[in-house]
Amino acid sequence: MARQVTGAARRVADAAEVLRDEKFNARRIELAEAALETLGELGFARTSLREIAQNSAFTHGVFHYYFSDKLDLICCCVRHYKAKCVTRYDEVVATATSRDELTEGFLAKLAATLQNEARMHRLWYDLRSQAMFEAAFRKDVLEIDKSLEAMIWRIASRYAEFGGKRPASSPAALYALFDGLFQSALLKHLAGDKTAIPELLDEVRRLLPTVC
Amino acid sequence: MARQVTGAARRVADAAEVLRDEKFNARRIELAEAALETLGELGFARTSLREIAQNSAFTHGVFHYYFSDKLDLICCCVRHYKAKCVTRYDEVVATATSRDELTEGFLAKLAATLQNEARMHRLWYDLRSQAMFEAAFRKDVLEIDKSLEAMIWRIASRYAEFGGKRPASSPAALYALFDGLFQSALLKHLAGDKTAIPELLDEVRRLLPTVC
DNA sequence: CCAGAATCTTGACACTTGTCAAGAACGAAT
DNA sequence: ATTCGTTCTTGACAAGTGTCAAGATTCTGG
Repeated sequence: MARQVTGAARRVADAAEVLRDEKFNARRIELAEAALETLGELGFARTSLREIAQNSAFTHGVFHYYFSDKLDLICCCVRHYKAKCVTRYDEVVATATSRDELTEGFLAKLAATLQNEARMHRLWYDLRSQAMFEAAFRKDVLEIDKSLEAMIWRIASRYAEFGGKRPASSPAALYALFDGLFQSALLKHLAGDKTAIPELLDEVRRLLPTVC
Repeated sequence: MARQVTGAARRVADAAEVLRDEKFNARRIELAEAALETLGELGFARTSLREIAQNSAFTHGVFHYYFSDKLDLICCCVRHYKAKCVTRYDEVVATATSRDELTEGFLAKLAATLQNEARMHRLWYDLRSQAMFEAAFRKDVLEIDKSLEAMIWRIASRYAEFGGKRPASSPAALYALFDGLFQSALLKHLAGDKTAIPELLDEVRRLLPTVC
């Protein structure tokens, strides 16, 4: 009987702890999201915790309550960013019923991303570069890279499928190609080059039939 | 006569100034080279002028004598880096007498670069990302990117030439592809992945005949 | 309603940063 | 050898950094 009570008490306590953990985690994500704003604006090198706090509704102390240190915060940011990013094109893949539809959907999304989410994406490239110096970032960054590669592969596979074919290159090569093109277009776009986006679209439109 | 003397004096003065300028510039490059050491080790975000000075034979004051500020120094580093980088594969292109020779020369250089100059290359990716935030870097970075694209294009053109063909894609797409692959391999290599280099070589070996 | 835990604020700390200025060391022309 | 301009060293400054801890506030279970 004592054991049962203990068991029940344990269950209640566990449930409470789970709840607390969830709340704690939700807060962490709120904070990470706020941090992403400033990180996207200033980049990793120029972003301090105080700056993050000032551009948000939180005080700088809260960040230390929820994160063990700055790296911990930024790792959380990276992980959270991943979840948003990795499914960006999946709807297009799911709803397209033809090659053309898939192409146009993909291109439209590509243009919109470049136009509206330039800051988040430059942060991604920044952090991926940071991972080359800071080992703490590597695991998450490599994981995200894999997910993005898989995302591109899903698009390419579907595209090839519509033509009754198979993609002509490996997932790694396809991802390298599109990521490289996107990165270059992003830099030009940020530098004020109005032709960056249309040129990227042209290039991708030309490329798709040749690689898939 | 007075005019002649003035003219001669002017010429002498000019010559002296040119000499001083050259010496000044040579010193700047020495300092930039020293700075590149630390930058390659720590990355842009974690590198301070004092750290640079401590890892070199110079005191931190000298850097402020030769550079107006930190950005000026790093811009000079980037420009200097460019000169070294952009001709890396030209000897291979010049001396190869067949497809195979070009392929093997290119792959060997690729592997050696990844192995021995990982630090300089991660710095390049770092600074290219910084250019997405810091306008002061953009001009130089875009220029270097163009030069690298041209370098890849020379390789691909020569390769295609050996086969009596023309490259199948645009310079931009080819550069994006190889740069993307290299970047990914570099990250994996730095993360301790022993298969990164051989996998890159395999991929490139497979890719070359299909794109050129 | 109240005690204790969780959450948050505030201010301080030790340290690092970029920048600058005063003067020392040096080199070359007179 | 002296002088003057160049080059370099040193030390200081203000501003900004991550981190922490003490206390205020809010929430919650009893």
